[in-house]
Amino acid sequence: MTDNLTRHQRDAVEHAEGPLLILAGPGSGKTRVITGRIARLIERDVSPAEILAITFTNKAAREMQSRVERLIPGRGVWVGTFHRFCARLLRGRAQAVGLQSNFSILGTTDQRQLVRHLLDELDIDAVHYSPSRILNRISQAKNDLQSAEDFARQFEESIGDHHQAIVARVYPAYQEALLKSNAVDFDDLLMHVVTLLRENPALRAQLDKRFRFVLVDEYQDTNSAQYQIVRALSVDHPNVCVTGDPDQSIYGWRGAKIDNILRFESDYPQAKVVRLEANFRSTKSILRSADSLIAHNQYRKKKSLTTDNAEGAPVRLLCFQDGRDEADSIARAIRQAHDEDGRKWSDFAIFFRVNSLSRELELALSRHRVPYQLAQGVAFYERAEVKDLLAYLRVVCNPADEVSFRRIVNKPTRGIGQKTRTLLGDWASRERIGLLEAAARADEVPRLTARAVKSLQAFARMIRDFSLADAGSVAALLETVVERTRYAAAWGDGASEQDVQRMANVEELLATARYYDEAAEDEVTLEGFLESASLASDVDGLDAEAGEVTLMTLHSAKGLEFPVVYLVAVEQNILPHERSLRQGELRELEEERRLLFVGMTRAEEELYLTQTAKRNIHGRPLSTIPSDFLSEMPLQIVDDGPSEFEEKFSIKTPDRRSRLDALKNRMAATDAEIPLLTTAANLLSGSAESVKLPTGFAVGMTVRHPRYGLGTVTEVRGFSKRGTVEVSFEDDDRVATFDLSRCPLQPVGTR
DNA sequence: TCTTAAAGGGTTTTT
DNA sequence: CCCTTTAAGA
Repeated sequence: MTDNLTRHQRDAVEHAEGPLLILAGPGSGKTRVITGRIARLIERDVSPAEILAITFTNKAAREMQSRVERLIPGRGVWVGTFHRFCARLLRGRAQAVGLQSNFSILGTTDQRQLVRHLLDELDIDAVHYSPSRILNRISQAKNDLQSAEDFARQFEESIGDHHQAIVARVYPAYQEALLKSNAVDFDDLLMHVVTLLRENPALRAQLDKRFRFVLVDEYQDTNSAQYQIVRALSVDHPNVCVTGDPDQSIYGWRGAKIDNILRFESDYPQAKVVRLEANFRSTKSILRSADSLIAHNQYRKKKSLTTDNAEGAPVRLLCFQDGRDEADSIARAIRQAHDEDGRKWSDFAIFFRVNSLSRELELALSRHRVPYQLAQGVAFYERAEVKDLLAYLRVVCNPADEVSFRRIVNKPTRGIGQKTRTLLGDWASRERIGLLEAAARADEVPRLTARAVKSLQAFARMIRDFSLADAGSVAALLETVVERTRYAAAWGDGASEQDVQRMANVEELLATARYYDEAAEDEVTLEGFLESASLASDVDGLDAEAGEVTLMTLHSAKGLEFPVVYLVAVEQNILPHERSLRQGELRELEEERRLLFVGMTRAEEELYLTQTAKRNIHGRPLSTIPSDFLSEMPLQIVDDGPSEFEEKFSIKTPDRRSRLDALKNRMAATDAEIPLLTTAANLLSGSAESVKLPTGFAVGMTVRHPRYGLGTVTEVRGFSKRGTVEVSFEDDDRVATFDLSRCPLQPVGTR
């Protein structure tokens, strides 16, 4: 099996004991090396149970598992993500961190819901302090292993800003609520395990021994918590093998520390280092462009990528008029390559920086009848109907789960409104019991209406019945839930397109449950099913054999490869993303560059970057600026667009301003053609629409707002439909800002 | 209490 | 553009 391996690859495969660092450039056969190494270890009589292999996604785990299986059949090696590993470990040791083994795993929606609820209780304005932003900060803290107490203490000791003050209050409350609900979020999975290992030396030693061989893929994307876990499992038996490529670190925003891989050699001084720099994937052209791009990063260890592959076609930059033109042309080109050159659909992938860019592409592919799959497994589990049904299962599995309880107690509606819920919640916390038990004893709750009491008790009874029905088959339980709750009843039978879609989602969830029942055989557990649902990732659902074009974000593309790759919207503010440009932080900009590098190096034979002259951002057309990255690599520019575009692209920075100004003037001229005030004819036609066009505001103008009354325009920013107007109203000193494109403001009296 | 409509606000990337 | 929150009406 060590045949057709290079010398370096063989070195890595044959390395037996002791720490090993594999610095693997893109397409260097890394996965082969890891699987080969696992197989080799087993050949050398290492028990499969002693090997722990950690991958970045479930999909990668499945693939590695099947490759190992092929090399050495019939030996189960545990392969999975950090999160899955931690969940599994925690199930057995939950009490040690104050949980029970049937804990729930909260997704982002659940987290937001919980924080919203907490803000309510803490009497903090959720509009000004958005739950997502608070959660972002909490997640950041957790990634750096900073507990709620640590955070609050640190805030006390230093000068924090407003937002931090809020987080310092919410974080502890959030953590307490999770504990009470017997629930964890994604970050907790890791953090609890770190705590566990830190506080139980005996357990740590036991696990270190149990997992004598640890392999971690994509090590450049591990965060502090993951780093601690790996370290803790490699003290007495430092047979830790990590693989990665600093140039492919793209999760800094999620707390990943590129330093983890850079300091491996000082962490394990006896470490053996293997460099895999030969590329077996891409053509010389593709590699040259990618290499030239990444060389612009300053924070970087130099590395040379080489390949014996053919020269291949140059990397092309395709220029289009707008997003629609771009999508249409790509779809047409793919169809043509399929029909005329005998390409398979699955040879193609289209990558984008942000998910919102996928819509246009999907439409175009459908128009050209090109089959495609979109990497969005997560989106399925985020659908309201799917979340609702899963929430039922979660309450059955973990009756303490109050987030799920709140979600479903009135879904479908059963007359349990806000008032009832507040009364119930207050009473429950006074009595120190859970919401579900409180519901069962609703008759004891003061001031509830008879109707509410009846509904709550019926609900509690129903959940109890479900618990009894939880016997061996998740699918059967789920069916019971759908029936008993009459969940789908409200949709009728296919009244609207949306209803059909929802029904299909419920069906799909049922199918997933049946599949789980079968796959898990005698190990069917409700928490097992729920865990899979919670930890599913967006690329998990992709099937390389599906015979479809693959659409995904650049982040999801990591670790994959395709013969032909289209990388769309290589434009300033998209790639690099505007957020990375705002602070002017070099680190963030370099991560964007790595992101493009990752995307480019997925391509085997043909690589196309695209950009457009205009692009719709939030539904409004904006003219674009070519990405700075484009000037950092050799490219063949293909521009079939109209001359206006050519002109634009060839224009360099000094002219950009005047161009923008010219555009501004044009748009302003268009505005002038629309009457400032409504004409009598428009009024007669009676449509609100004609009155609605709010254009041409000027500072000092008096306007009327349907709710706030009369006011004066104090400032106008931007122009045309994408500007804003600031109005100060006469009553109660209110100052408000409106979008020019749709606001209920009407000019009064003046012109 | 529920349904509907309109206002307002916010948007990277994901386990 | 899409999502959520809020207000009004049933």
